[in-house]
Amino acid sequence: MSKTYLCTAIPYVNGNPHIGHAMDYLLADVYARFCRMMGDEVRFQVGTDEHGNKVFSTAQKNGVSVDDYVQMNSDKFRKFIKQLDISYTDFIRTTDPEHVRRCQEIWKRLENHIYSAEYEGWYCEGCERFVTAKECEENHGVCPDHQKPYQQLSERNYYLRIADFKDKIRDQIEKDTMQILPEFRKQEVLQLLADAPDISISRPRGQLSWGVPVPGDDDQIMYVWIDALSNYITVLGYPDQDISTYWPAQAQFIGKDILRFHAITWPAILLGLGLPLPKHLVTHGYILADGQKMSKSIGNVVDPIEVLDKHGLDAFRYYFLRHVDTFTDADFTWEKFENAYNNELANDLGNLVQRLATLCKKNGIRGVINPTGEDKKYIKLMQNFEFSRAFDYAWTKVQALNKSIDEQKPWELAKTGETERLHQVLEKLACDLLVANQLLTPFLPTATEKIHSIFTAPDIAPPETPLFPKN
RNA sequence: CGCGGGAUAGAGCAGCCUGGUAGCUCGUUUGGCUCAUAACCAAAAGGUCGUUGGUUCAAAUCCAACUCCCGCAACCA
Repeated sequence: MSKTYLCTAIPYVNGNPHIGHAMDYLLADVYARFCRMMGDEVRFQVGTDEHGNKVFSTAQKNGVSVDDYVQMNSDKFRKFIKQLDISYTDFIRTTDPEHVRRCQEIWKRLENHIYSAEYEGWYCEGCERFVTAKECEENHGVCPDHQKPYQQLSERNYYLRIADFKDKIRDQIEKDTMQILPEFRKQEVLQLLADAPDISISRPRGQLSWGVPVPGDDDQIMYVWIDALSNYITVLGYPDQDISTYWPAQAQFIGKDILRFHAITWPAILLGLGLPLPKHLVTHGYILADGQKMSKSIGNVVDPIEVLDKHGLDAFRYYFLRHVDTFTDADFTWEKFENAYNNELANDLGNLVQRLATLCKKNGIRGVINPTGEDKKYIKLMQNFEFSRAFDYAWTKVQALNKSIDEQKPWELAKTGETERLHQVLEKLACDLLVANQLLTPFLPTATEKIHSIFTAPDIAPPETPLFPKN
């Protein structure tokens, strides 16, 4: 039995869970369930990123202690992940003392590749942050939020020398030792890598108080990178424990907005530690609301909880795993969602279960033995992380079953009294349904479990209420 | 001239590498069936395959130019 480790990006806890986070979890979960189906032992990390100024100042604004604030927000994500029925095994918080200590240890081990330098740039006192030269220019040198002119300021930062690792990173990406999916993202990364600068990995304490202190320098706090990225290995116990059973990760699931950090910064850290790179970086796109990017200012943000409440978890997973392409941006509209639920989940699958179970019950078919077998095409699609296509493929099996029932007309066999033939036909159909059901299991864990128990029960009978009721 | 991707039926996509009657899913219309959640099955309508030119007996497919859209372009957790 092989051991598989899967990672998801850890969201920053200064906001509520949104649909983009759900995509990370869903993709990783489908793959996790698939791997378990294939007999792997899966370790599956999720977590929350909890340091940084935004969290600190929001806590203060709301008059709560920062510890309580991050606890509260981390719990929101924990609850969200539960609601999505994500089969994770490890939940990490970057404020976990073990994580903090391990980060400091990792920093020490990277010291050959870390140097100190002055950073100079445009700074806004109100925002307490530097802005890019471009942003400064766009705002004509004045911060729009605070109506104060930006100042030239310099501060001392520690930097991670990316140049030390560029060639190795390039090599591993080109050879797909670390495979970036989809392919066009790989091209983007290779291009970025050519001019990748060293990365600032600390801030003076005065700038950033809520974070992991740099070991050996009390004036500096680690800036996000080493703190957040290293969660993928600290959760396994690095460097206290040997992590080679699980590391390198089979796959890390991320949104396109954070690809560069996972494809350049993270590999640099790993190489600096002498660790192998993750085998796959699976990058999904954005969910658009009716063709537009979701944003608070436009006010078109679709709340995942609202979608969940509408028709339940299976419907949620169905839409975002089948009708949202695994790798590219895709659209969500309520109309499409309703359409998918009513005409595909309810009519194709729900109704199929209903009619076949009814036929079996009327004709006294006993529970079918769960068939075993491998579907090569399906396995290949899943192994290539082409989940929406694999789901499509599995669905063709469902549709074929509806067709097959119509063609074989078991109700006519019942009328003409061809009992033996009738039983054969129905048992074969039930068996085929279980085969299709198996392919759907990673995508629709709840519904497939119900279907499985219906057709393997000693007496097959339709569910009390339809699997996907329509109103 | 930054790099890259794309333009195919109302929507979303495949086909292009290896030219030869244009295909899938959803939606629409009609017919059939009755085991089933007014569900299911079948058939039909709907595209001059972004534009122009070239190569060829033959171009969605190869070549060139053009138009339009989109992704990426360093502190975005």
